Formats: sequence, C-alpha cells, structure tokens
Amino acid sequence: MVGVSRSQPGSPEGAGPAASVDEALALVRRHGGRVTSSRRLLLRALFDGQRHRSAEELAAEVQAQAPDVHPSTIYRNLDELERLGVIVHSHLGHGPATYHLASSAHGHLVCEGCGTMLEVPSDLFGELARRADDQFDFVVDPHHFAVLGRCRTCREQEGSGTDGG
Amino acid sequence: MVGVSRSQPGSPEGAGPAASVDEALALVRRHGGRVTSSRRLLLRALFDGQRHRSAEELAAEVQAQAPDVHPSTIYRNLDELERLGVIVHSHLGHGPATYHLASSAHGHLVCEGCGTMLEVPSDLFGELARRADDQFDFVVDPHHFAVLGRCRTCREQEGSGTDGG
DNA sequence: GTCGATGCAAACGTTTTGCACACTG
DNA sequence: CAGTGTGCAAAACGTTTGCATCGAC
Repeated sequence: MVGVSRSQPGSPEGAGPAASVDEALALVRRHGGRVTSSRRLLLRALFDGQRHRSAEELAAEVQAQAPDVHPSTIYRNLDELERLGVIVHSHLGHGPATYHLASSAHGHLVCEGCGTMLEVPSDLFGELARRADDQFDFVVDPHHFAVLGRCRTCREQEGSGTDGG
Repeated sequence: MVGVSRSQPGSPEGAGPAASVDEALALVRRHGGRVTSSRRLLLRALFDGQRHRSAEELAAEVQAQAPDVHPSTIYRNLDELERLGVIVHSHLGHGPATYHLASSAHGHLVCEGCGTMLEVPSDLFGELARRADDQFDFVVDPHHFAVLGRCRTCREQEGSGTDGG
C-alpha cells in the first residue's frame, strides 16, 4: 500500500479542465455520473472564487445553500472531480488538503512560520523539473505539494544573528 | 492558527545535528532534559539505519526492546529531538510524516504512482531556492516536504498513447 | 526532593467506509 | 426501472493532550 496516488497528472481519462460548472457537469454525465444538486453546488463553490479551500470550507459553502449536504458527499465528489481532471488538490504543509480548479494550476510556497501561502507560477519549478527528469527520470508535478520555507517577515523576526550556512 | 511550524530551519537553538546517540543525549541534558531509556532507544533507532521512518515504525522498533514505551512518548520525544535540531521530519505526500537525522538532510522525490521515494541532494533545489528568494523573498527549506511526480516506470505503464496537449 | 518524562486513555481533526434510502436518467 | 448518489454513523488514521505516577539528577 502506498496511498500516494489519487489523480493522474496528464489526465489519461481524456477528461481535463472544465471552463464552467456546466462543462464540468457535462463531463461528469459523460462518464456515467449524474447531475445532482450537491454536485452542482460544489462545482459552483469551486468556480466561484478560485482560492484554495479545504474540503471543510467547501462543505460550509455548499451547506450555506443546502444544509443537508454531508461532508462525506463533499469528499466523494471532490474525489470524482479530481479523477475527471476538473480539480486538483495540494498538500500545504500540515493542514488539510486544499482543492482548486485544474485550470488555475500553480505552485505553492508555504511559510512554516506564519502559514502564509504564496501562489507561484509553475514556471518557478522549471529548473528543478528539468534536473529531476534528467538525473532521476522523474517528472515533477508542481501542483500537488507545497514548498515549505520561510518568508522574509518571519526570517527577520527570528534570525537576527543566525546567518545560515 | 496556522499550525505549520514545528522546528526552525537554521536552528536558532544553537543545538544542531548530533553525530551519535550519546552526543544527542548530551544535547538533551544540556537543555534541561533527562536521559531516559525511551529516549536512548529512540535515538538508537534513529541512528541505526538512517532510512525514513514514521513515528509508528520508530515506535515499533523501540517497542521491540521496551514494549512498554507508548506511542505518545515517541511523538513527544520526536518533537523534542526536532526542536533540538537532532532530527527533521518531512511530509511525503499523503502518508504520515517521516523522521530522519538532521545530518542526513536531503530532498525527497515521491512517485504518486508507486510511492517510491528518492532521496536527492538538496543541491537539486538550488535554482528553485535562488529564484524563490529572489522573486518572493522566500527561503526554501528543501528537507521538509516531498516533491511529488511520476517515476519513469509508472509513466511508461500509463502514458502509452496519451500524449500531453 | 524537585522537576521532567512516562503510560494510559481519551480526544482531536481529517478522511473513508458500509449501509439503506432517495434520486437521476 | 436500473443504477448512481446521498445522508448518516461509525471507524480509520495520525497525532495531541490531561492527568497521575514514575524516574532522573
């Protein structure tokens, strides 16, 4: 058991990012899924303000419109949406996974001090990706994890004297 | 609440990596801690086979010698050892955190397909680190997270026909 | 003797699962 | 009607915490 895979980068499903709620819903239908209100509501939440949100936050947004929707339904739908390539999730340090549209894929820099998260262009990982591929036959997926470190503010607050080596 | 910090890279504690169990123990004592058998056993496990191990695995190793040692003790000791700079932990995708000696710090490439983990020189992150610092005032800690992606074997098994686009 | 560490059990937060019922198509 | 999705409750998983006791120095 590895438990590390959930979605395939490269979308062998043939699905891919959807540009709207309806497009995503059509994709779901295409794959034998059904259009339910939970699903539509979740997609609306996802398309509506493309910030990262945890399953819990998304659940709250959905529940604002339909209080009966259970968190487990959110997780199940999130999972399927990811399988279809509509969304991706990333791990931002210690907290819960966050989800966002696949079309707005980007890298993440998370400060270990204050938790601030910076969205950065995948571009930033270009050199790393090249070298990982080159030296290790490993194709980096820059959207699925956060790069941890220290923002300037936190560094200044702490390291007044500790010059790294 | 951010919940992302646990250890400070750069060790403002003045502590740092220890070269042996005894050295680490001395460090613990220096900081007002006491030398207990759980602690010694845990350190032995850590120094003995420097692979990454989860708290649970380390607990199992310690318990092989002292069955009474409780997992919570492992977590507490792991935490303190990390605070002292003796060990570091990293998040390898979805699984539990893994711990290893600070002296053997390196980066991690984890395959989303098969879970294989590659230990890579921190060197690999040089360019990323430089650019993150340069463009975002962000100092990368290359040891605290895993870079997720796809190893060659998994790519070949899947992508036979799916040419990205 | 003092203060820190430990065992235990229980709680925590996030996510998954089994099941019967409701709904979509 | 067939089959998928849902709510619910409970469990799984990794980790943390309160507390009384035990142990190191």
